[in-house]
Amino acid sequence: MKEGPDIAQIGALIGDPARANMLAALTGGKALTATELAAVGGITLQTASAHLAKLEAGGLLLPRKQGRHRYFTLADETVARLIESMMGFAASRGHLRHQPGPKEPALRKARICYDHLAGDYGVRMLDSLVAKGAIDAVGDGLALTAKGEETFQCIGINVADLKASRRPLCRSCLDWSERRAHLAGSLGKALLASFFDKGWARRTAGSRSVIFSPEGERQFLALFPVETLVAA
Amino acid sequence: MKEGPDIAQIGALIGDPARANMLAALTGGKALTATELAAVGGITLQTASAHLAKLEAGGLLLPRKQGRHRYFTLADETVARLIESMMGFAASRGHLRHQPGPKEPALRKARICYDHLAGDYGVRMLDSLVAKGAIDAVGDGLALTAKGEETFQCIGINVADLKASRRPLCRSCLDWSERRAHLAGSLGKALLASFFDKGWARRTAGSRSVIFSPEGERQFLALFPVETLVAA
DNA sequence: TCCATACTTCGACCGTAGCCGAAGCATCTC
DNA sequence: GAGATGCTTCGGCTACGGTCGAAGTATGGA
Repeated sequence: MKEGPDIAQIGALIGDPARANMLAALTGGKALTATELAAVGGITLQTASAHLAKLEAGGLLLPRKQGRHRYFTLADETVARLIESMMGFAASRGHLRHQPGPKEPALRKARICYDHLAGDYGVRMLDSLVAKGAIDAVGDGLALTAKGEETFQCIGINVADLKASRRPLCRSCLDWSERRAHLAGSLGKALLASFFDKGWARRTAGSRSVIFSPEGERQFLALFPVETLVAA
Repeated sequence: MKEGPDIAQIGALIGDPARANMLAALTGGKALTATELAAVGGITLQTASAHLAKLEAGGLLLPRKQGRHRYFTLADETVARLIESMMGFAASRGHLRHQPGPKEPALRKARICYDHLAGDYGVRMLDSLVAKGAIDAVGDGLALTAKGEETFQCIGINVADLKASRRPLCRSCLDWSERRAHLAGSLGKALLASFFDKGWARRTAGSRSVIFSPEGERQFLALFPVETLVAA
């Protein structure tokens, strides 16, 4: 009855709380050292080292040596997508963390999902782009329209450059807090990067949440207006 | 550092080999009894009972009592998608099962993925549908075209009925053996069901693989011709 | 050269989770 | 009712995996 690939291995890999915490932290997109990851996992450095070796052997993590530090990142965008999809699933089944805590609202509002914007603001941005016809939501997929290409060119995003890369331009990524799609792919990445560049927002130290400046928030909301639908 | 939903729980749930085998077996779409699942897990009935209780509590399985049997199915299409995506990931990292075995080729050729067709034939079917303009592959999503609606009507699939359901019509589902997309969603389900109805194919007893009859295979290949592309 | 920092390896400990035998319910058949 | 079948619960065994202290290896800086 042993059919197909072995999901138990990666399941077990993700199934340890310490490792899961590390992976979740790395979904923030930043490379972290073994010491930092030990802290997020709530374990000592020795234990973390063993965990990281396993994650690396399993192909989930990519180490990069820099001086006497070892920085770890998720191996791939596919790893990030797997983690996010598991988060979405966990959220839908009510497998939540123990303490909702004060940081939770900030996280729900805007956070980094590997390299693009997620949370309420991420979902709102995609909604707005679809509403103004910059992106086509067809079936369960997303596609850039000709009009959208113009729009992004105006914001200062070079779509031609993005198209040159092998990575898909648009991808829909299910948001675990909003339970709706937000924009991933190279376009999603470029948009978030531009918000950072313009000083509209910044990432926080030990968390995945993204903090908008008052001015940045004003600009963001103006650029991606909310649909004022009158609910039936 | 505890942010977001708890992925460790479901990770651990899937991370046990016996449970993983049970889940993989249930991806075949059929409801299975506790005894049958104990067999696929390679464990005794008592142990299986404990595992099944955990999976049920975790929201992965749905039990249905029928006489003195208890049938289990995956709780949801989302569970099936999670399992399939983990299989895809595992395959991409080379986490394969120990013995490739003689059943492997049949599985790669055509198998059930929850309720639709997967494997070489599943991928080929979608390719053919896209090539003939019945389905639009835009971005990473799929959408039924007007022409496609006609086509399916001719094959005897009532698209209007499918549209009435809340479930999306078309969905792309990544195939772990082919590493490319095949057609899921209610349309994918209806197509597979029609193959069974017409007697073109049948499911096998203890496996996910789908066996085509010689005549069925002929009809299937005629209906979904292969693109004879001359590779550049 | 010497020490501090970052990390790994070793060895031992311990708890949990998986496992099965045996017994206990429930349901169907005769 | 009696007996068979399907499944769950209980109790006890075992082993694997996570944990840390201590010692060992690299790298950087003074």
